[in-house]
Amino acid sequence: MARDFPKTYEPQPIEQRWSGYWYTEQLFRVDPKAPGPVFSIVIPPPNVTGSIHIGHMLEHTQIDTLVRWRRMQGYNTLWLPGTDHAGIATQVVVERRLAAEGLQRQQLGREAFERRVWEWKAESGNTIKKQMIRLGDSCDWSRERFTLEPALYRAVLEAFLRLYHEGLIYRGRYMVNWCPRCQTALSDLEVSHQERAGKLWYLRYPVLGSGEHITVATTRPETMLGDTAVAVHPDDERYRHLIGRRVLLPLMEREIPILADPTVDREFGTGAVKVTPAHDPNDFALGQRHHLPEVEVITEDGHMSEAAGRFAGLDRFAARERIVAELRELGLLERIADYTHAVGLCDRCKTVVEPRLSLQWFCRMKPLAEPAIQVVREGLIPIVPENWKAVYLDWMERIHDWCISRQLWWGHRIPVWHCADCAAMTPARSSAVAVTAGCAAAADPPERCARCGSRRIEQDPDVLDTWFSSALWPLSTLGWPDETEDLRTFYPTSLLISGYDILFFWDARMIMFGLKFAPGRTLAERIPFRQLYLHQLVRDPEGVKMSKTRGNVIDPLEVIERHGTDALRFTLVAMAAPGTDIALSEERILGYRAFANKIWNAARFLFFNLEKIEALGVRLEELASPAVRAAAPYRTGHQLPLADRWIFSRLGTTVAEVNAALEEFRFHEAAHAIYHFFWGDFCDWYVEWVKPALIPAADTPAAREAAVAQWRNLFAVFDCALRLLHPVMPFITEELWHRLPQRQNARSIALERFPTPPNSWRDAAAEVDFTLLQEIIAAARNLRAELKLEPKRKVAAEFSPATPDVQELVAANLEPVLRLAGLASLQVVTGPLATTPGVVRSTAQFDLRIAYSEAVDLAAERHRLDKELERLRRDIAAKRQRLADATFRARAPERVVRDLETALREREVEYRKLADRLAQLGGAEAPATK
RNA sequence: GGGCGAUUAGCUCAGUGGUCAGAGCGCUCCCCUCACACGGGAGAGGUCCAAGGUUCAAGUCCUUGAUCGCCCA
Repeated sequence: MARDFPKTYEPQPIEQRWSGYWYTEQLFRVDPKAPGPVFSIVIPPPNVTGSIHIGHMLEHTQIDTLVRWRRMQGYNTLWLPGTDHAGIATQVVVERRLAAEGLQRQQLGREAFERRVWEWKAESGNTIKKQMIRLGDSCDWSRERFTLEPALYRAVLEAFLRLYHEGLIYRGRYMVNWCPRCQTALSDLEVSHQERAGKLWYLRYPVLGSGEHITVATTRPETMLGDTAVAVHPDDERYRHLIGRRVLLPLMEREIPILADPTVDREFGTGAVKVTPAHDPNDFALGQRHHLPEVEVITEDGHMSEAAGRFAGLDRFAARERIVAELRELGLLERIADYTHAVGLCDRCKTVVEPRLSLQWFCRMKPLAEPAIQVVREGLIPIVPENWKAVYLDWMERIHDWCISRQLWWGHRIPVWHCADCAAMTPARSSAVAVTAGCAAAADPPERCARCGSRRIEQDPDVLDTWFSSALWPLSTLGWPDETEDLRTFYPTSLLISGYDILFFWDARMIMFGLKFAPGRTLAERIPFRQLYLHQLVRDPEGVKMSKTRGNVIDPLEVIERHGTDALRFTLVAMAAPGTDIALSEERILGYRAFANKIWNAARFLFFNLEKIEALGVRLEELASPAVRAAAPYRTGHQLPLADRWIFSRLGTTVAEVNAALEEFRFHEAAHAIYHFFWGDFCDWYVEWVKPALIPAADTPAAREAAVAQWRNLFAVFDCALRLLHPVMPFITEELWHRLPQRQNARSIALERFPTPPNSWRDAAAEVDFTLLQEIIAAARNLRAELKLEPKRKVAAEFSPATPDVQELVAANLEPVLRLAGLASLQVVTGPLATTPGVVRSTAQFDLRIAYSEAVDLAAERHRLDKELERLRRDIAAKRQRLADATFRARAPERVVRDLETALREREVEYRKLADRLAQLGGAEAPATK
């Protein structure tokens, strides 16, 4: 046995073996017809060509913990896995690979490029799946989905066409966020704002027909080439006389009007602003109101356009410098001020976003947002932590239309055809999808233009925002638009777990689309999930966000390689207090690797000692078969020993704590309860306590029976503990569980039931008694340490119990108390203990004295007593004051007053004992309290 | 500018108005005791950011301020 039970737990081979087993055995495949309540959850789909990072690891650990727990509780449980095509991200990667070959996608053409992306997906797309399997994610892999596979493509087309026909999708020329590097439009959410130290340039525009100038301030002087007006506030006295006049736009020599608009901020700059409708969202709106022309001076790749005249072809930032220089020469640059302003950056590539006028597709959000507001406001979808509810509602209420088109080739192509003759738009006739050359595409294009009948129609080149398909994920993965059995059984899903960073991107849009498209009649039937839990973000040990550029990323697979998946899982769960991010450090992981090792060694102890009792003819099956375990606890003779009563009671409490904590996503509490139970209660106390009882004291039937009962209880508790631990630490628990004797058909601990301790296990009296014995043992150990006794040296002690009950309790448990306290004997005395030599520990319940004259450091002992007395004195004074307060007695609950009185009495007893002791030792302390 | 969160032991953080405020790690001392040194035992360590207020009672609730972080515009 020693050979396959090494002294130190080695997670790698064991984890490899079980993750492979769970996958190949399809252990988590779910049958919609299976009995029991349903628990279903869809994965937030990772990027298909990506790999697992620590954020996924946290997310998956929390999902998997809940999923395994619910499954063990008897729920018909589905965790549906899958991946997202991640339009921009994936396309960027493939374009970069092409660039290495000296190619651009335009040279390949659309179809060939798409094939290249599919090839890349085939090459790298399994990485993430393999990693998830390695993490132990208990997904139903038979239901794995990908957003671009035909069935999901169809769902996207179906949703698009329905929205299109309802007029909720429209196409128009509007100001969008444009990434000049990715060469595509971005939604508002895909732009992050960064404060930057910039400049404010004050430019002078000559007013026509007068010697005057009007000075405008701008952060982007290069856009002045596209100015089509200057605007001032109508009530601004400084400029009132100029309203209606015209200025000559410098460099362009174009006449533009000075107009009044109430939206102009009089405080900003000079109070007069240049208006560039084609390159600024505010100016665009202003331009619309005043019917201003829109002059585009910046192209889609971030260079100056033909309309910029002689500046055409310059990069936008180079143009800025040239223009400023030329204006300075002309004396039209009044001044430059330092100015901090927010710059919009492309989330994906950090390029400065260019607000740009372009023809895009939009989805109307207001009508979709209304029910989405309702379900959250009314609590139909509770959000945990709750403070996100307000954030969600605020965003929903101020929602803008969503730009859904992307100028990419990788994605769901918009199923609308444009007529070359009359420019009318004709949508696909149905949402049918066909696969040609490996790529899915709309299979039912219109034959002719719906308006003029022309056959010269061509499909829109744009694809849909990836989040459009993600928003349909809970529906599409379960078979929508067909009303499949999966959809009927598993929709609405029970829960969504996602990071709060994608609350708007994904969660909110899923709610809107779910309510819009799901087949149910009521809102409750159509919501995509019944609860939304937003998990923490993982940061580095200093609490800084992890990023590749900072070089502070923790690679979960590397950690797993070194410390094991279970250790990392437990760490993430133990640190996951709702509402705070996680500052992950190696030290912390090491601590929980030690925990795994502890579990391993507890098992090692059990199985090693078993060899001894097996030598007496007892088989493992008699002690630990499933039926035997299920019938615990076992009595010895007529009664259950105190330690067994205690550990079963603690187990019952712990299971209840874990259930309650997981129910409310308080993962850290669940982890701490488990940790404390297994290490603190089970290993440190219970196992140590019962050790001798495991080997029959004599070769008699009674002794043997007692040992068998003890073993059975030990195994029963251990088995429960494994099941309790399994959701968080699936690998080590699976391994150890399989080493217990099992029925023939035992496949996995994951398919066993989570412990359901009966109420009869709860035993408050046992907990009180056991705690007192622990205190006595701790007091003795404390004395031993102070006396610097050699560990092997057993010494005699005197014990003075405060009550006959205490005396009886100790007498009944004398063997373990002596053994664990390192005492040779315990002489019970009534009344005060003898004076010196020796040291004493006292509580209200007992006094314990070790008579040992050597090496007693009286000064140190006096110092300790002094300190202790000081603490007690303060405490007693505070309590007396409280109790002397008539209003306190009158208004506080009776129980609080009573508890305080009891506590005060105990403190007073302790104080008296310590004070007496100090006096005995010749200390100056006289009892100050009577 | 608007909003949210944080501030508790050396570090990272729990803490659900009511006995002496907890954990993990780290630290100090003793011990390689036949499951485990990734271990066992003992211990030290706290003006709960500040100032007001509510309450019989505040780390916890309220107000203001400071510092840090995040989100939205």
